[in-house]
Amino acid sequence: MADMSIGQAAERSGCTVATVRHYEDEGLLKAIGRASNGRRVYGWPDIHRLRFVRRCRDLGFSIGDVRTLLGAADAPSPDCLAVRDMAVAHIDRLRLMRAEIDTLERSLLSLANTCNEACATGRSPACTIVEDLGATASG
Amino acid sequence: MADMSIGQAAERSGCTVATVRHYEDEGLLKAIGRASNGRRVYGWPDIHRLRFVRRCRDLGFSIGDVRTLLGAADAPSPDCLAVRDMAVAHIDRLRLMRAEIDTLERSLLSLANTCNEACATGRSPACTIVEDLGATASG
DNA sequence: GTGCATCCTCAGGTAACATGAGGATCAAGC
DNA sequence: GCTTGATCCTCATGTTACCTGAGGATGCAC
Repeated sequence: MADMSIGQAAERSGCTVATVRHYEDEGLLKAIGRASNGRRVYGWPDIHRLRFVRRCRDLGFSIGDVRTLLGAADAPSPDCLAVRDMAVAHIDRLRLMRAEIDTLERSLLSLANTCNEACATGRSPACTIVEDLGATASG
Repeated sequence: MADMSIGQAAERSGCTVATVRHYEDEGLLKAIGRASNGRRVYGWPDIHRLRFVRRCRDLGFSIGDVRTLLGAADAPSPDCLAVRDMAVAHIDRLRLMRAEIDTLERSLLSLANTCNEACATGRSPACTIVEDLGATASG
C-alpha cells in the first residue's frame, strides 16, 4: 500500500498531479523518492503532508504561510501558539474581506434596482444604470 | 483644464500611472492622443472612462467584464438590461464567496480555540492545533 | 545649466497553479 | 511480441491585473 505513484498521491490528497509537483517545486514536501525508471514514489507520510498543505490552502493560507506552518509543525516541539496566531490573523483578514463583499453587494443591489424600477418591461431611456456605474462615489 | 498628462489623468481617475497604461493596452480606452513630444494627452472624457473602469474593477468585475460593460455603454442605445444581468450575476458570485468565508472563519475559530483551551499559559503538549490542521475533514 | 520629476518603451516579476509540447514508460489485451 | 491507451517525465508558456525596473528622453524650476 505504500509506494504510490504521483497519480495515486494526487487522488488521495485531493490535489491535481500538477499541484503535487508544484508543491514539491516550492519545497513544501520532504525529499520525494524516485523509482529506477525516474518516476516519483510517495509514501503515506507524503500523502499526509500533501493533505496538510491542501487543507491550509483551502483555508486561505498562502504558500508562504504554509511554509511557516510546516516549519512550526516540523519543529521538535511544535509551536502551537505561533500556529494559533497565524489562524487568528487570518480570521481578521477574512472579516475584512467579508466587509468589502457586503459593501460591494449593497452597491450592486442598488445599481440593479435602478434598472428594475426604470425598465420593468424592457429597456428604458429613464434607466440610469450605465451612468450610475460611471459615478465617482464609492458607495 | 483639458489636455492632461498621464500623471494627472491617473490622479484624477484614482488609478496609478502604470494602471492607466495597462487599461490602454487592454483596449479599454478610446484612442489616446499624443503630443508632439510623444507623450499621451488626456481629456475629461478619458478621465470619466478611466473612473468607470476603476469603479467597475473595485466592484469586482474582471477586465473582460468591463470590456462587455463598456461595449454596452458605448452602444447607440445602451443595453441596461445586459448591464443589470451582469450585476445580478456578480451579486451571486459575491454571496458564494461570503458563504465560503463564513465556513473558513468557523473552521479557523475552532482551530484557534483548540489552542486557547489547551495552552492558556503557554505551549502545551495537550494542544492539538497542529494535528487538527492536518485533519482530513473539510468542515 | 544643473538637477529632479515625469515621461517613454520594453522586459520581466508576482501568486498558484494549469496547460501543452515532445518523449519515455507501463499495463492490458490479442 | 506488439499495439494501444494511460500515466509519467521535463521544460516552457499561459493565466489575471497589474507592479517594478532598466535605459533613455524630456520638462520645469532655480
